[in-house]
Amino acid sequence: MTEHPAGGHAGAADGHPGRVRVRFAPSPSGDLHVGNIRTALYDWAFARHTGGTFVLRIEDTDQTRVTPEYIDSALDTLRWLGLDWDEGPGVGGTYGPYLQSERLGRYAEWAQRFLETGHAYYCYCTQEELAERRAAARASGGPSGYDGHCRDLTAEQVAAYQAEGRKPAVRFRMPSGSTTFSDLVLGEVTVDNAHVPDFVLVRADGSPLYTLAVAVDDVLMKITHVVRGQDLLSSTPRQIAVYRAMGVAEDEFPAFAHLPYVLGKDGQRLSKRNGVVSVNWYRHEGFLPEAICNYLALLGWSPGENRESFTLAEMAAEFDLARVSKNPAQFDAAKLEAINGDKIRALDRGDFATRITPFLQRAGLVADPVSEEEARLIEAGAPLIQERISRLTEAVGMLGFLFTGEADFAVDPGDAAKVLTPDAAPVLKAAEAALADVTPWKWEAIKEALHLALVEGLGLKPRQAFAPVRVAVTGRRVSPPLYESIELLGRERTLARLARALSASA
RNA sequence: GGCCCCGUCGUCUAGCGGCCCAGGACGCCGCCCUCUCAAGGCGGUAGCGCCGGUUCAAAUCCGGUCGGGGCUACCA
Repeated sequence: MTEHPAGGHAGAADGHPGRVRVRFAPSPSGDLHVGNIRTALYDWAFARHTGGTFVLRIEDTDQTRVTPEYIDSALDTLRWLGLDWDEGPGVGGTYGPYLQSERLGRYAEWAQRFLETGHAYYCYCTQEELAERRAAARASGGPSGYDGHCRDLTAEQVAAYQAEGRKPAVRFRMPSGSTTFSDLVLGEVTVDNAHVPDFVLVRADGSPLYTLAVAVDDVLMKITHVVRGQDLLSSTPRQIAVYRAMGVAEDEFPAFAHLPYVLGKDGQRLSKRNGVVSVNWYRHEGFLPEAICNYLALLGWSPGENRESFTLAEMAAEFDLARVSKNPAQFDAAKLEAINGDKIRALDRGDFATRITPFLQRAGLVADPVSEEEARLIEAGAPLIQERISRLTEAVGMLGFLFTGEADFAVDPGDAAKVLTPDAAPVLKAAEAALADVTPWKWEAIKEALHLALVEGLGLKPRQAFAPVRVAVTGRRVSPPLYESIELLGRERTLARLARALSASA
């Protein structure tokens, strides 16, 4: 595997002569979900693979749903994942601004031109009237889109509506015929325009809609490839119609690639109800960005040859839209977690220690910034748990015993009830005696002493012998390896905990 | 209802006419290792939706059918 994220196949994918320009254009009305990120990842990988430009544009024309907080959060999430953009919020670029809310004038201008050229018309229908006619059309079995009511209003009709005080929306006049485009993932797609109703470009309040803004911006920003979710497939004929109305030459149209859906656990569309979909949630839960990217990459794309593990750079080097699946994929959190465990184990020791530190801090186990002693314990404890956890948050439970003072230390009640029974008293007593004068205080010597006292001395099976000691010292039945844990804890604290457990179990 | 897209193990996928009585991964089950839990090793479970057609030969091509999803908004 080569390490060249940028491949230099500029424009090769489908005959576009110029440099590739791909955009990711989210409309952040909440946390970015795994489906959004999968799209962003493919957009990014395609741009990097072709040596093109990755443009980030925020589609915030619906300001009731998209807030500045969500936008900031989206940018933060993308940065965290390592999906860097070449043009967009924060980095600028020659085709900005990159927030649609700052480009309103351009949309208004084009809407006005469409009105003048007859590509668009004013529609005075009210929402109630539309809903009523839609229901009627559907009941009679016909297409349920806009019926063209205001397409060819007479001057008198317009005057009458205006006299009523109606505020018109601007509607696009969809031409007859059909629209065919070659989708880089799906192949050739043809749609009869009769099934594409005249759509609204500008709301009655003057604000532009997606259908107008997306087409205008893709043209103005010189986008060559529109790689997006399949939910937008049916809007493609409309988008193409707007290009034509704008006077864009056919061979200047961007190429389209519609990615298959990412579905929830139940095979239904992603939502809060069928599994956790917020990428920020996974981040908070201790998932690595490299694991999220690797897993999401696999949802609809595969490098072939049974390879499943790769870095972002490797993905960029190999990514190819032709290998993108047409099938929808179900999001499987269990596999994500398995990959997360792999990525955690692949981290080098120092990196792993660095990554778990914020989680220990958040749990209040260590200070921020960490003290010298805490840093020493983290560094020494990290290797003990690195291959035992699949989420960084698990470090809290595994290493908590090291960072808890003797006054606050408490054994898990459930584990205590199961293990620290009266039967355990002799074991704890023997362990206490054996550890009292072990030298040196190293895990090898500790191991030897405990074996001598418990396995040979008391004739216990290792399993039975070490369970009470483990619970007494670490507070849980599941812990890092015992001898190493004891060494790290130190003689004084270990003996104190054994004594305390002894008095509790007696 | 109309239109569009899709259909290989439970899930993600490899496969693009013979290499496939279908390979990998996650999950699940068993065994080994073992101070717990993991990790690791070994083995197992399970699939080409269905019906026709083309072909010497089909998971791979074609048609139909059934099933799933999406769109049908003054959301994106």
